[in-house]
This record gives sequence, structure tokens and C-alpha cells, in this order.
Amino acid sequence: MKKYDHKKIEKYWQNTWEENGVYHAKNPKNSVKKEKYYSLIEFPYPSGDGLHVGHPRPYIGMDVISRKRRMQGYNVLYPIGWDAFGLPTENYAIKTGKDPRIVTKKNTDTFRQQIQSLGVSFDWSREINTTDPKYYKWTQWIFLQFLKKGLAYKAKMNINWCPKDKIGLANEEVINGACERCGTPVEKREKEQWMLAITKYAERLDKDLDTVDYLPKIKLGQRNWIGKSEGLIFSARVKDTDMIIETFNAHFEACYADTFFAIAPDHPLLPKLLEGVREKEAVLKKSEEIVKKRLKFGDDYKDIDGIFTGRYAVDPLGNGDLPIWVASFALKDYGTGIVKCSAHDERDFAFAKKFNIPLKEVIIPKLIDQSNPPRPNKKTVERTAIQAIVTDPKTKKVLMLKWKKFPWTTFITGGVQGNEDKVIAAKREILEETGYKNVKFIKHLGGPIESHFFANHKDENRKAIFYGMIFELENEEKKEIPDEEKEAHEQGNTVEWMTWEELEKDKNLKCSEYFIYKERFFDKTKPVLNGVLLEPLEFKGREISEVRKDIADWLVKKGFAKKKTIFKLRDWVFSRQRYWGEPIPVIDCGKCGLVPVPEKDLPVELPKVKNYQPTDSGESPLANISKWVNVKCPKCKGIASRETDTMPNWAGSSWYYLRYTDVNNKKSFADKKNLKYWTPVDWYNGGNEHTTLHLLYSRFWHKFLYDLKLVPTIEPYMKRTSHGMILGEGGVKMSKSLGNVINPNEIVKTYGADTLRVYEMFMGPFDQAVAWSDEAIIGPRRFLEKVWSIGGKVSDKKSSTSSSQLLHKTIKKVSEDIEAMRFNTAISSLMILVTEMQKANNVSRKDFKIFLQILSPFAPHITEELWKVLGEKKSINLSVWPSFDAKLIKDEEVTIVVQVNGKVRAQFRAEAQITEAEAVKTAEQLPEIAKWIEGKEKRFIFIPRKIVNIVVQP
RNA sequence: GCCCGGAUGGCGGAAUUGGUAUACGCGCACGACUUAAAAUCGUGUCUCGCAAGGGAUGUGGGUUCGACUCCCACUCCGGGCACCA
Repeated sequence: MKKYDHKKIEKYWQNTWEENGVYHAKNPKNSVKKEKYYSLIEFPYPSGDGLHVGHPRPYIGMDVISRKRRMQGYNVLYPIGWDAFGLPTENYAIKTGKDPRIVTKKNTDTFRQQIQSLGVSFDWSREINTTDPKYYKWTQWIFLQFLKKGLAYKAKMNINWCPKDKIGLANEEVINGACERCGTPVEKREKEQWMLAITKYAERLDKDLDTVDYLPKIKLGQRNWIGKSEGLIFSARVKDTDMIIETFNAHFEACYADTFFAIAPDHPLLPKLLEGVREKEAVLKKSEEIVKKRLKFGDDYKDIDGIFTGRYAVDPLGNGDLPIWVASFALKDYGTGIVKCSAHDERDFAFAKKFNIPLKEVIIPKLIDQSNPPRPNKKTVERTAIQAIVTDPKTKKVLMLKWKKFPWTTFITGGVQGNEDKVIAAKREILEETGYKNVKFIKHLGGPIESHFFANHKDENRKAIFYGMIFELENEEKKEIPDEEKEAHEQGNTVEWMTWEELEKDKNLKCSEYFIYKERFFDKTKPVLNGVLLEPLEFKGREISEVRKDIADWLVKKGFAKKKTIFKLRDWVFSRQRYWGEPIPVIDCGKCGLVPVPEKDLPVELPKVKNYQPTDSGESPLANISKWVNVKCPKCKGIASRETDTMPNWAGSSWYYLRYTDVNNKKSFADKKNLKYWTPVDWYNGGNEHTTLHLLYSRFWHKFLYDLKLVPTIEPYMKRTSHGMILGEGGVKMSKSLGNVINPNEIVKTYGADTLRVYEMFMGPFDQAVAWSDEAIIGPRRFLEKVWSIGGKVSDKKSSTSSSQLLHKTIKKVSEDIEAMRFNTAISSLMILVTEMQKANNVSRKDFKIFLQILSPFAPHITEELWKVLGEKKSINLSVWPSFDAKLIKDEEVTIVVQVNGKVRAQFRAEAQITEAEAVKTAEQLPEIAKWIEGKEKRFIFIPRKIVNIVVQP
């Protein structure tokens, strides 16, 4: 047999497949197969740098899925196209003066050639390009539908403005206050912008996630971005006015601790609220100052600032009149713009501390001593107790007890008797346990702490309500305590002065409250966020983490509040002041206002321009072409001008998967029959970077089209997964500037497309980032060479039972692994099989052909070639995916491991059905085992088919 | 700060439901073939120990007959969000 020459076979098969249309999806009227399968990858942005080895990873991954589906009898649609509008091409055009159309053509040609050389089974007859007027005609058409329904509107907006790119940015394109693309700090500018009312769909975008199969982290990303928050609205009467203010609170569990209100400095109600207040001017001035700073610094503005309005509102829960403050952290666009604030919120707490606003606590921390947790079968005794931290002002040391009977180090601690004053109780305990007579009470360490632990000395579980307090030693005077008395009090503990550092290092420190006390001791107080409630009394003792729903229902039932759901999601800023995008098809008429371009006049084509530079006024370069801008109004035929803004990059990609079903349609964006047949997309794989925005935007467009009865499903994608990036060698991102970009062309030339494909699927888990290695790629190449050489020595003799067994186990594993995108382990099992076949004296033609089939999704060229060599006429892609024989994958004989006290000491082979009694007997009689168990009391644990564990006393 | 994800040989990474840790690949070492080299094939390759044995899955504890896997605390790395009440 000839040598394995990838160059010859790969080109040949790629051409043959394309000529025969093997991968062309059949539209419903032509398809004989009933079941369709739509697999989708994110269509690439054809950058000038060409493809690097990272790009094809998702294409190959979904190609493996698609190829398997074809063999499983599905009519598969696996398309590709170009998301070609966008900044890099435009910036290149600005720099070089070249027409973006020509640049795009050149780039897509390069990308196409590169992708085709990998043998990905794309249906090239359905290639689309978002910059093709025949395509963007429909992007514009969909925009007009938004306009018709009132979901596209113009609004004066403070937009994020990148002074370098001279472009307005959506919030999502601003990263840490800087432009996502160029890193220039973003400024705020007021401008008329086109908006899409995505917020109208917020609820459905959140709720319908329940109906799709996305990876959990992807759903989470969507949910975080939508930011659904279910909270309560409280209404409060403002004293000395006839105003009622409403607050929105999502964390209302501790609402009985609320002691003030916070209103946004730019809140529309603020001026009215201040009417008749003496300090009105000062408050307004301060508010303005905050608003200005916020505008200037954007997301970086984090100052805690504010001012008292002079007004009070009546707490609806009956906790008196609470002051209303203007606060920098209150946002007018979130909720009602007014919040009810308490000690149990970080920002509220910090604000209150800064302005000395009184606080009230209704949550006490709950601690479970992990080193000494409550035991399930012991009774629980509740105690009120003190913990006294006695310090010596001279040495700064703390007085500690070292217990005699247990390895414990504790503060002075003891129970409060009856109605005893807690300070007196503490002094009493100090005297009894240490003998010190003269200590001075300094202060309480915050509120109580609920502590749960097992009290060894009493053999019972304790729920102790501890009150921490600090004392200072006044002098060394001690009361002599007779030894008998010490013993009677169970107290022969030794007393030791320790520094805080020594304390912390002490492994026997038994105070789980320690860290809270330490915080409070040094006055670095933090708000208490978790624990158990004191108020309202109906919920006393309940834990914050589990009380939310009940307390909300209770507050609503009592008439104190009403429920309200709000979202973080904001409407989508949809215009860009750039050239290389879809023109927004609207005409501005002095008489008629904003008039949509009539549908028959679509597409509004991008005119050619000489200069791609945006204008300094921030308008798009299109504004300079008066011939294009000046048109007649479609309604009144009067003088009018075109909208010069274009759409963002996200527009064309929001519906492209629909166009694939019917790429040449001139009457609609896609024929309904085709949509009904092909949608929804069955499996969509893409990058992590697009799991929030692109996915959300296209789901929004899809739902909108669904409401217009233009698409048949409520969701566009049934299943969504994501892949990890391929990094450069050493784990850094591949980039031109670092010079570590690997071009797949080189690899295909040297090793072949199949090797590249197998390597990319083998190098690591598909969803995780992996570093490229020039060295490791040789492994997959050797593997394919072995496959080739076995192909030359198959015979018509039957394979041995054991090799058939391995084959069938591999069929099962590969079939399952592909479904879960565990491509790396699928290939690993194929490698094991190949090694076995290589060693075998005989490989049957029948078995080898099955092997070729399960390898073919990964390495389509070599398997197709060998398939033909073995006498098959039809493409291996059209053969039927093999199923495994359930009888063959079940082992009849297994290895049973023998452990003694959990350590492996021996093993033996046995029938899979071996009973416990037989297994134990066999195990005991093994010579390696005897010395471990002789003459000892034994106990056996038997796990069928796996383990006999012999437990003996050591 | 909050929310996710992760940490296993020299390297990329395996390990069903808690049941032989290190599959598969790379690299490395030795051997065969060769005048020689490359390629290929074979053997070995966590670690300490002559051995019997012991120790290892980021660290420290816990649960269990048995823990990479479950629980608690922590360290480091990656990603997302970040005044969102």
C-alpha cells in the first residue's frame, strides 16, 4: 500500500464532496428524510489578519456533530457566512482610503479558502454576507417593523462617546469606563439616538430561558444581564407635605431596621420634596454637584456623598419618622429611585456611618463552631451568656483561659443568671474564674451573637446568645480562691495573658465569635448581613437566608408593601455614527417628521464615499454626501433628508440564522415553509464572549418576529454551548502583535487537515482554553499513519471476540462522548482501539470499516479514502452510524480489587456475577492478604464487580 | 467587593453513582532495525525506599470501610458583573 499522503487525498475529496453536493442541505420539498437537524456556529468576522488555528475549533466541533447527525439519517443544515460590517474594516478603510467592499471581498476570499482546506462540511451553497445589499435589505426591513410597532424610537440620550473612534458606544461596549476596542476613556455626550425597546421583552427573555437547553453558565450570564429583581414597594407619607414617596427594596428582609430614606440626586421629585425647606438651595447645589461628578467620572464615580433634605417620612412599618437623604448611591433609573435604608446593607451602612445617621440592628450573626459542631443526637440547651475580653492597658494583652480538661483556649465566658445585668454578670465571671477584682467596663462589642456548638463539659448542644464586651484591668489585685472552690466551679483553668497575634495562632482557640469581636474591638465594623432576625416578632429566630418569601408575603398581606419586579436591562442604543454599517432606513421630513423608507425602496444602499472619516460633529461620513442625503419625503414629496446613522454590528447577526434557511429569497427574509421546517436551530455553539449580548439581542429579535407571526418558534436556539479559546504557546492570547499567531495553512500543508482536526479536538476539553503546542501535534499524525497502515492489512477473517468487544465499547464511548462534546476522550478511546488493532494478528474488514465510520467525523478525508479502497462506492458520510451490540460491551469477567482498611493489597479475576460470599472467600484466601488479616476480627464490604474491602482493627 | 469556573506527573490532560489516581497524547531514557541518522517498533517513565512498605490530586480540617470526587475554612489562577438597594 502507498504511503499516507494527505496532500493527495484531502484536496481530492474536498472537491469531490463539493461537486456532488454531499453537504448541501435539502429544503423540505426536496428532502426525502423526515428529520432535520440544524447546527450552527457563529459566523466569523472576516478580519484582515486571516484565520488562525483558534478559529476552526468550534467549526470542527460542530462539524463532528453535524457529520454524525448525517450518518444518523438527519437532513442536516450546517451553514456559514460572513458578519462583515464593523469597525476594523472601517478603520482600515479610513487609514488606507480603500473601499471596505473591496477589503471585505479580499478578506472573505482568504477566510473561505482557509476554511475549505479543513474539510468542514459547511453547505457553501448557502453562504451569506451581512454587507450584501440583498442581505441587509432584510435587516433594514426588520428595523422598519420595529419602527411600525413603536419599538424603535429616537431619544435624547447621554451616550458613551469614544473620542478616539468618534463613535457612540452601547453600555455593553464600555469596559471599565473605556472603549472596548481602543481602550480610550469614554466620555458622556448628549445626542439623539435610535433606540430599540428591548426592555419590553425583559420578562420573556428571562422566563423563556426555562424552555431552552443552554449551559447553566450561559443561562446565568443572560439572567445577570437582564437583572430581574423581585422586590417590594413601600409607600411613605412625607411629613409636613401632601406627598407620598415610594421606595423599591429588593432586600427587604431586615426592613424593621430601616432608619432613613435615600433619594437619587437627580430624582424628578426632589424639587417638589424640597419646597418650603429652609436649606433647599444647599441641597439642590449638593445634588447637582453629585450629578455632575457622576456624569464626568461615569462608572468610576464611587464617592459616598449626600445631604439631608430636611424632610422626614413616616415609616410604614411604624418605626417613627425617618429622615430623607439625598445619596450618591441612589439611582433614579433603578426601581423608584428612592430606597429605604438600614444597618444591614453595605452601602446604607457606610453612608450612615459617614453622616452619623442612627442605625438599628434586627439581625444577629449566627455562628456554628465548625471545630466543635452541634451533634445530632444530643439535646440543645439555650443560654444567654457573656464573653468578656479583658485587656491590660499597659501591655495591650488579652486575658485568656486555658482549660484543664479540654484543649481549649477561651475568653472569660459564662451564663447570665436570670435578670442579672450583663455587665455585672461579666464582672462576676471574671472574679470567679481569674480572681481579678478590679476591672473597668469599657463598652459592648455590638449586638448579641447566636452561637451553636457542642459543650463537651456538659455533654449537650448549646445555642448561646453571647454578649461580647470589653473590660480594662485597673490593677493586679486578686481574690485568693481556695483550690476546693475552684474544683467545685469546675474551674481549675489556668489564666494567661496573650497578644491578639498569639491568640490567632492558638490552634485551641474555641471562640467562633472571635473574628466578629476582633472586628468590633478595633472598630472596623462591617454591617451584619447574615444571621437570624429579631424583628418583626413573627419572624424572630428565623434565618435571613430562608425567610425572604415568607416575609414578603406577610408584609403584603399586612398591607405594608406591594410586590414589584424590575429589571437592570436598559433599552438598546441602536445607532452608530459610522459608515460601514446598515443605513437606518428613515427619512427626516420637516413637515411629516420621521418617515420610514417605503418597503419597496429597500435596500437603502450605502453610497460610495471618498472619505471614511467620521465628521467632527460626530455625524457619520454619510452626512457629507448631499446627493445621497437630500431626498424627497415619501409622504409629502417635500424636501427631506436621510437618516445618516447606521446600525450597530449586532444588527446583521441578530437574524442571520433565519436567512440560511432560504438564502436567495427576494420576497421575504425567508420562506415560511422553510422556517417552519428548519427552525429552531437545534444546536448553536459559540464563544463565551458572545453568550450575553449577541445571544440576548438575537433572542429579542426572534421574539419580536414571533409576535408578528413571521417565525414559528418563541426561541431561536434550542441548545447553546460554548468553546474555549486556543491560546498561543505558553498560554497567552494569540495576536499579531505578539507574533505567536499560527496559520492553519502551514499545519495543513505539513501534517494535513485531518491531523489538525484530530489535534484540535484532542488537545483538551472543548469548553476550556488550551495552549497550542507545535510538539504535541505529531501524536495525532502518528495515530492517522497507524490507521492508514492497518487499512493496508485488513482481511476477511473474523476478528477475535476480545477485539470485537473493544470495538463495540469504543462505538458506545465515541457515540456518547460526541454528544457531550467530550471530543478529547472520544479520540483517546479511538487511539486505544488502533493500538490494539495494530497489535492483533488479524483485523477483519467488517470491524475496520466500523472503526472508519466512527473516526470519520474527526478525520473525514483519510476515512473516506480508506472506505473507498475497501470497496465502498458511496461516501462514508452517507453510511449509517454504527450501533453497538449491548451483549458485547458487558464484561463477563471482571477484576475485583481487594482492599484491607481501604488500601489496595491484591486483586483477582472473577465472573461478573460473583456473589458476596464467594468474593469474600476468594479474597480471604489470597496469599498477599493473609498477613494483613490473620487472627483479627474482620468485617467485609463488597461492591459487585469492583471491590472487596476487608476492615480489621489495626 | 459579589457571582461563576478551575488547581491532578516534566507538559496537554483522564478517572461512570464516592470504589485499582495518573487513561490517551507529548516529552524524556533505554533497546531493536540502520554504515549512520531520521522514521518506525519495543520497554520504561508520580515520588521516597535495597526491600517490606510509605507518601502524593493547591493548603488545613471533617464525613466515610473507602475521598481527585461530598462538607467546612483558606490560598492562588481564569472569567463575568460591579453604587442595580
